[in-house]
Amino acid sequence: MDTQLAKSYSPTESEQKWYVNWINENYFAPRDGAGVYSILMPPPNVTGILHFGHILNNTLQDLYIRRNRMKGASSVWFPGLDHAGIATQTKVEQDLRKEGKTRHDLGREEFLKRVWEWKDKYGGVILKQLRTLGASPDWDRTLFTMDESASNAVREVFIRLFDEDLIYRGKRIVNWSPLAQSAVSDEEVIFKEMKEYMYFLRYYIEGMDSYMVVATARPETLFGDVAVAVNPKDTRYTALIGKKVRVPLSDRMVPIIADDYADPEFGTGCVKITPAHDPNDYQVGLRHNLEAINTINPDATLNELAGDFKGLDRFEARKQMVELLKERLLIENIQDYTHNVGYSERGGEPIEPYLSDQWFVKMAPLAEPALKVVQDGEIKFYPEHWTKTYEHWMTNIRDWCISRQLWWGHRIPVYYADNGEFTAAHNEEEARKKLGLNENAVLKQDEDVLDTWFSSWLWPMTTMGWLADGKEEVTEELQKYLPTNLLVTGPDIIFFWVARMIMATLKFKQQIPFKDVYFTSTVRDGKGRKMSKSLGNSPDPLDVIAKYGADAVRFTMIYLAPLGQDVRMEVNEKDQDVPAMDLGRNFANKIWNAGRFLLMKRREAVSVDGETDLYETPLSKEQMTAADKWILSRFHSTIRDVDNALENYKVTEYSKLLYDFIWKDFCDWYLEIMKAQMNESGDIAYRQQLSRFALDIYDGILKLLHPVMPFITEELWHAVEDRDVNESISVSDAPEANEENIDRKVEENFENLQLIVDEIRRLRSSANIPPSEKLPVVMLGEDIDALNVLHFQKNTISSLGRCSTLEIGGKAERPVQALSSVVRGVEIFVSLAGKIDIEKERARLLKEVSRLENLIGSTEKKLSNEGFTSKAPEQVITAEREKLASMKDSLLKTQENLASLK
RNA sequence: GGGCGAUUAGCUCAGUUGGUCUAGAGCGCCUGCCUUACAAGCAGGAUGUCGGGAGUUCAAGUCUCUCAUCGCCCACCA
Repeated sequence: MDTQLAKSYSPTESEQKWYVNWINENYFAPRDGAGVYSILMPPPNVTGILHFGHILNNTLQDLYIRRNRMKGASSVWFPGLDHAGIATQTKVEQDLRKEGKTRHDLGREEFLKRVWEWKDKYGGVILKQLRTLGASPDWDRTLFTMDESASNAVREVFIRLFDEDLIYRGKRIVNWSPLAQSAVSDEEVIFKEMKEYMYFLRYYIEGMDSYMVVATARPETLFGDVAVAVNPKDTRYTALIGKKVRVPLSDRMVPIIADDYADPEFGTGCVKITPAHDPNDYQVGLRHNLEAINTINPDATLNELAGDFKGLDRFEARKQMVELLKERLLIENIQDYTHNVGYSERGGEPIEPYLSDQWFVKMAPLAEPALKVVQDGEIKFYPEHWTKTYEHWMTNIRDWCISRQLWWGHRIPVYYADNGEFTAAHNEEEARKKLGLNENAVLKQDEDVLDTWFSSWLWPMTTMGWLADGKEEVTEELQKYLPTNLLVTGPDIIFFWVARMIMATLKFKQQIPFKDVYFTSTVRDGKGRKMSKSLGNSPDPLDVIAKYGADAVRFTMIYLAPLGQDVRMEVNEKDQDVPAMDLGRNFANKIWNAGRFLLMKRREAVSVDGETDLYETPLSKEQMTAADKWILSRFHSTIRDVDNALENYKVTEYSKLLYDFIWKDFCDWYLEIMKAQMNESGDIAYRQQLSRFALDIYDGILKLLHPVMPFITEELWHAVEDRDVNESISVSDAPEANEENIDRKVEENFENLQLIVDEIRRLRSSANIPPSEKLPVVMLGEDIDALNVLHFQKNTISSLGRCSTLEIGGKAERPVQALSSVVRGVEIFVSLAGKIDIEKERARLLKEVSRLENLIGSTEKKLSNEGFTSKAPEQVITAEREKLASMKDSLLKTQENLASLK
């Protein structure tokens, strides 16, 4: 036991000390216990850097894993890292560019070597940063999605799905990222509203002098036009169907076709059909057996079919083509046009709809069972309303484009023979067998890699060793920890990841991956903007932790992040500060000082004769004062409420419960009362017992708080008791609510005392009396029992109310020069002989009289309403009547006091 | 276009099944205090037509409808 605590808590030192200790003692590994509990950490990108979203997310996970660890469950938090295909490849390519090289200069193998080197050197910084936050995953289980074990599972899954015809290859219009020169999934496209132009182009009709006007926002694609469509019901154009028109700036003649896709209301009712460059046009093309002419290169420049415009970037080409069209009088009109344009989530450049061969997963068969488990409540979402979003997506699901034209990722295990046949296999040998080829046949493996999420969706299984060698179906971990208990993640990846994990785990393990999903709030700045690097409104959490302490940051985040609501935190951009963190910092300091105080009192109690063994005798019920019973009752009801809040993922409530209990009940009231109780008793044994009693509650407070504030609670847990360094609060037993200690009556009695003390303080304060000046106080009333209770707590009231003398009922007389008030039938007089400001006091009492009169009026009105008295429940009416009686009594007494004021 | 969420004190937000709500907390503001753990503190105080309107009910911040404003998600017509 430390003999003394510093005046305030300094986090940095103790954070480092205890984290090292936790690691050394291996406290994050599961221990045998009652029940199991597990959480999968959403693997951060290997390129990731800690931001406030991570702070919130990981604090939540840590809170739950720590709590369950303390509840005795064998608990594992599975950590890991995502290889993040595009993000990582881009990063390494940027580095290469500084050397004036591209990935093609190095070649695939050499390039991948560079990526791995980069990964070993810079990757996974975020996992180290998580330690600063105090996160307690079982680090020994850290999995990287490109680890051999994960790759084995990915390959096996691909082959199984391929063999089941759930994976297929197809020519489709995909979202093409010209920067990455790869396909991306629908989920990786972000639509932005753009102000552009609608061009009305003239398509001259064959054999006629007239033209059709076709509206388009993308004139640069016109070399790919293969038709002009009109609606079959659109009588304006009926006569033209079947005729041909000339594509502007070219010699090509294309047919006028009838298709419902053309909307007579939109533009001119005529739409150009460019199957290779628009997903809708592609469908029209299929219906009418039209050729798809690709006029754009993978880097979004125009190809040789664009004639003079060949080699120009698509937007430059648009500009130049429009000029030429104007020159040749082929433009009827140009209008402002605001529409949504898809941008690449990663590269930020506009997505190009691009016709190419890609690999897809058939989603419908996988989605059906995945939808059911959520609808049936097997998997619960918090907040619940996300199930609607989930249902909507799952019922309108589209096939998932999983191929990426990148190098960094899991290579698609598909082998092509010379004859164009192909199959998925573990290796060439197996592929030859499957294709029925002889062993000398030359095969070529698919060049593409898989979407990053194709490994992420197996996360619940690969983290537990599933198919680590490509075969192992059942592992100890899978049997023990699947399904996991909780997934904490952002709602932004509900489709990317959450839905797909549910599908994959159901498909391959016939189990749900997790029971509860907690969708975190988005962290925003004071203006409601999402925190982002580019806006400069996202301070480095490590700096903030260094300034306030990890516990303070954790507590503040939890306190501010209600379930289902965004979190707003004022950010001071100038010094990159988050002032809200004061809340947690001040709270930590409060807890620290409460410990300091208790330690001091304990030393005082012990130092009298050094008899420590008396501690072992607990304070008996008979010895307990009303205040002791009250704090014990409050403590146990807080435990109960905390359990409840956490079970329902109301973490904000959890933090508020503890904040209020510790600050208000324990520190403001109980510790102040304890001072009085210690002072008034000369009994050494009693003082030691009382100090023991308070410390026991304090010990429970630390434990309740530990999941959210791990460091300071560990520090204090060791500071206030004689404990071995190797012991840890993180594996101590969580306090349990004992209903026997919860006593509503005791709490109500104490609330009376609080009201009376409050009133004395208020009277003193109204006359600006400093705390150092003690005044005589008299209390009168008719209710003998109530006065007796107060009499019992005379010393406490006297101490808290700073009374020089305190007379309660009996022979006490109403003092003359006094401030007065009435609380629940008890009249309180604070003597202020000679110093009373009669006019001020009169005004105060008059105000009170009118307040009471108003309330009495409205309550009487309510009670005389027959609808109320006949329909409201009995106890509500009784409560109203009691309230009325009490107010009338107060009114009477206040009026008397007013009259006798001289 | 479809869906979801929000709107409560100057700011950030609590407020579970409608009745102890005479609507709370933190920050900020005002007053008095270095009262023997804590000035990162203690005690006290002021501030709200609970977004507007209508309805259900004896009773609405809470339930229903409607309007307004803001935010998010999905889809996307050239």
